[in-house]
Amino acid sequence: MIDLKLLQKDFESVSAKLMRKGVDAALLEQVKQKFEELKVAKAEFERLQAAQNAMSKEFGIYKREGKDISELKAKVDANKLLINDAIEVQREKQEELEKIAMAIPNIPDDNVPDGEDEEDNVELKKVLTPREFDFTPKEHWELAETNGWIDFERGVKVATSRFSVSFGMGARLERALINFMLDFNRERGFEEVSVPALVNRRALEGTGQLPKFEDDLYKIDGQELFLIPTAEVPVTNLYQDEILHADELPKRMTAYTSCFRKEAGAAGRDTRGMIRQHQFHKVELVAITTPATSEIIFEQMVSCASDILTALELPHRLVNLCTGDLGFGAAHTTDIEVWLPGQNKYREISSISNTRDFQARRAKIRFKNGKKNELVHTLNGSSLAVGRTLVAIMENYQNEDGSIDIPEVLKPYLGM
RNA sequence: GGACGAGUGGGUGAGUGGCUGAAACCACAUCCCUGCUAAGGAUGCGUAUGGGUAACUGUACCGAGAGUUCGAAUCUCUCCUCGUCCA
Repeated sequence: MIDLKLLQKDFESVSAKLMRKGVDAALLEQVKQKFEELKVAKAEFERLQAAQNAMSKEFGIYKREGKDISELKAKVDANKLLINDAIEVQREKQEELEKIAMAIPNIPDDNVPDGEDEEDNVELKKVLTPREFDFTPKEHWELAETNGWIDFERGVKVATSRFSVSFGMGARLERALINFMLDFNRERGFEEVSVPALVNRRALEGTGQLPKFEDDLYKIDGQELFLIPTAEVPVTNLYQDEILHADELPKRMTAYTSCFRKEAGAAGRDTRGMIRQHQFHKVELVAITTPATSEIIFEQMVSCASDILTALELPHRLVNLCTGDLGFGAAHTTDIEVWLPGQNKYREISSISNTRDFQARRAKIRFKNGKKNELVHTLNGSSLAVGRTLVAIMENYQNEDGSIDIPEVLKPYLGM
């Protein structure tokens, strides 16, 4: 949720920033107007209610003193009718405003580059040089099948398309990666948490997946429960509606979960292999911080994810997402893209975002700053998407005969 | 699945229709006293939002929602959660 007071106060500059992200100017004008209308409606209701409360007090006194109340009762009854109307008006305005405001994305930072889509993202730096192959490197689905690591058909058999099954070393590597990543994050100061894979509507609203992106979520039939699209949702919402002490911050957490996405709108993209699945494993980083330290934590999270890839000796690059590619709740995002020699390009493997107070405002997460309560900043990032890391290992560690070497750091996790 | 009981501020907990946004205690903060390791005193101390430079003040909130009433933490209904007992 954007700061409506700020929008009202600095309408010109805030709306200019939001328009960079493709928000319609007319919509912003509408939000501003609804916000003002709501304030007027509220003031009117409160004025009437104050009168009502005063009269009710008098009523009590009259009764105690045995005075005649019929005149007062008539006044109070008349006022009551006005109040009922005022409540109705206020409720209407509130609903109208919420409907529009909840669908407005976060304000992008000034250093977010303008752009349409991922083509316009700006490379920040490259880490490690891709290896030279003296043969034509294969794509991961081929390697996965020849090694018997991943079975795509059987995933479809027991579920539907975009599901797969890992066997043997493929499955063991996934588990090794999860453990390696969690241990790595823990050493960097992120506390491990284990959270529910089903969440309620309130949680999804808190982090911004709802109301706008319901189509991409799996919903449990007949219940207000959804499968999580990312651990960011349950972990960030752990502190929903709380006022934290400044000395508890920053809270740095890491969680492994499965993630579930319908991938609505991704028809035809990455249909082959395990780049884009309906269910995938991910180790996530989440931080809750004071505004003053959120950028420092952001950098820590980016290095944490990048250093995991470096430890795995996987070449990758960092890119600064442009306005067109920036997610709904993010003020700015750094993506990490891993080198896939089979596809001969860098592909997203991690996405780290600072949402600033956008989620905190929705989820009502605050902290006591001296005497005042202030919204926290929340950040989230993957470290890393497990399936895609496995893909990167297969493609980067492949030999000409199709066999795959095991990264050194994972060997202890595999009893090697 | 059934029966009963409970859900109040950071914590414990009082409060069965107006004098309660809520006693008391603990915790916390500031100040004072004292000084030798632990104690005494004073004051302050919920959240959100509107108005005001401010002092201050309006409104809402006692699990959630709806209702009765001039007036609800308190009465009624529905739901949720937690306990205890039963199947």
